[in-house]
Amino acid sequence: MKQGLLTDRQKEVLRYRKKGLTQQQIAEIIHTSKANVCTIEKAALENISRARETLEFLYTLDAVHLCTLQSGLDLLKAPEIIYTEAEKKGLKVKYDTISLINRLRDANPERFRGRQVREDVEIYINKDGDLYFG
Amino acid sequence: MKQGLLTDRQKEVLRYRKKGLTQQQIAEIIHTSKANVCTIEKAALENISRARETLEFLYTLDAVHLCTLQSGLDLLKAPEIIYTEAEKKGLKVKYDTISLINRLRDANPERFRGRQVREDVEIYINKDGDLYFG
DNA sequence: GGGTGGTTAAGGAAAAGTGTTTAAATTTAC
DNA sequence: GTAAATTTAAACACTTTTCCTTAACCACCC
Repeated sequence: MKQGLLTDRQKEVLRYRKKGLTQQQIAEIIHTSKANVCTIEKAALENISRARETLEFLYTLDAVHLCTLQSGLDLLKAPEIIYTEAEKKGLKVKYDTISLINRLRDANPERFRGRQVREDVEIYINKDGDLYFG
Repeated sequence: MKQGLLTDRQKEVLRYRKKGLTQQQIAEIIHTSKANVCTIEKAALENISRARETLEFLYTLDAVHLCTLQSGLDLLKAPEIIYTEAEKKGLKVKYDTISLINRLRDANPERFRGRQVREDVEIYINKDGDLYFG
């Protein structure tokens, strides 16, 4: 039974990086190429992101489905849709228009291109008005 | 590039479970055996544990190595060793004797058998006196 | 005993992840 | 502008994970 997402190699690299070593220096220490150190470090950071996203998901379990932003939608029209749907459920969204748009884009950058939604985004809301995307 | 540790199947099961469905009911809905639902749920919970452990590791990056509890050591002797080493570094451990022992055992149950350390445990400490184990 | 909910083990096929190299491209720092 | 540092891509062998089935097992409760 594994513990943690990071491999020994990945932890090793992160520790050396924390100490301020360059990838080249680490490569020499662990006897491999600097390109490989780069790949390992990148994989490590990706794993950390995935760990965060996984725990994020747990919050969506306490949330209910609010609506779907359909592919092609103008991002600027999203807030009104969301506010309307939240009101129907008697819930108050925690974010104003600006921060709502920012949160949408920050949460899933690859899902938007400019002002346009690239693929369907499911919106969830909990009792506190927090929004989650799936 | 995947997001999150949980597969679609795992999320699906967790959502149904959150709603209070039994494994048997879920099995019928997603057209598989209840044994399989059990396995998927178990894997999901394991992944969530791994996500937590991964983020735990990040804290150890801000911590420095304090000492090693060697295999065979009596668990009750650990606090004194740890307090002594922390004092050498001018750091105050955040836990009293009792909670320190509990924290040691809770963090890595499989590493202890009764009062005995089964395999070496590395102890790390940060500026706040928080302890981490690796 | 029979029903319900949950867990475990063995085995298999498909999918995903890891470490690696090589080579090229890009960014950062002086 | 040059050198160093970092990033990316493609390909490979290898290991692990995932989902699935079947079958058995445990702990209740009536």
